[in-house]
Amino acid sequence: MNKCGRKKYIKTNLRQMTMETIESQQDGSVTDSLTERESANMQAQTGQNSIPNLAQVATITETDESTESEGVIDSHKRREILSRRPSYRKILNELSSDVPGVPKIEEEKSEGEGTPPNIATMAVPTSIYQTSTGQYIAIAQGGTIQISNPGSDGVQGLQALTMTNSGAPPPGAAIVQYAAQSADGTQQFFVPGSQVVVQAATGDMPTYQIRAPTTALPQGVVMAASPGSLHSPQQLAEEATRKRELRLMKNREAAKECRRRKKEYVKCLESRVAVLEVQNKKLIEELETLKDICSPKTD
DNA sequence: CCAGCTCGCCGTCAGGGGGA
DNA sequence: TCCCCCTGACGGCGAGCTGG
Repeated sequence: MNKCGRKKYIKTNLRQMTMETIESQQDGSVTDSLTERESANMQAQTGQNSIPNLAQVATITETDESTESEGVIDSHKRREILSRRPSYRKILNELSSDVPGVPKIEEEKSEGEGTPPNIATMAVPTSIYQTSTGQYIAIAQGGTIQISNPGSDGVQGLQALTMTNSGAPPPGAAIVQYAAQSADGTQQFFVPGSQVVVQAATGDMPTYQIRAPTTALPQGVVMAASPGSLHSPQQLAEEATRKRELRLMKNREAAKECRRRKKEYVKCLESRVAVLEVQNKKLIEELETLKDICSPKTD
């Protein structure tokens, strides 16, 4: 097994273990008896319990060679199992409703620190970028781009830039002209007021800058094109490219958010395991005590 | 010092679920 | 039915660790 395959194998086993944990919790009455005090313990024990952490679990799983031969299941079957699994948000929220004290995953995570206040007053954006000139660009759900100046207050500092493929623009929104690629290898959104939002075409992080346009209008710019007015193959190709870029960017953000939720979910599960282990130990001790009481010694 | 390994993170793709 | 979101899977990359 190569390096990556080995890594995926470990992950898959971890995932199966996690699912077993969930199932055992969901059908067990022990879960229902979790009290608020124990939930508080759960919080307190996070990160300092005696159970192996994920890395240790991974090591244990990895060294179990017999599991490797038995654990290779049909990919289709596995995929069916995986596809039936609800989202982390749902699972954790269900757990939270069962157990007071377990934090819920918020429906829409606010950007929190670093978010310019004048953008925070708007609809929750998907991504926020700061330009080299200190301006903020918020890319909201639905592809709407908002630009704000740090000095301006509130909504007044925002310009709503509606992507030309996102249907009818809201009232008052400015139509942005879009160029798929300029001469310097960047993507540009033309903003009213003789400004250009430039997206770099390369690099790990998408970068945006507000520039004065180098030329009046580069070739390939669609002048306030409505969705139905794209005709030439070049325009269609540009539209497809832009849609793809947008989709990739959204998916990138979604993946980040998904991983964040997954981490939170795993932490929650680890805490739960710790609490249940303690509870289990207590019950075993109680059982032993009761046995001693109920079975008098014969000699 | 270096190769090999492990781990964590990221971007992308594929496919299912759910709402409009 | 379409579109968007969510998430598992996969491959790549860099950092840290370890044995030779």
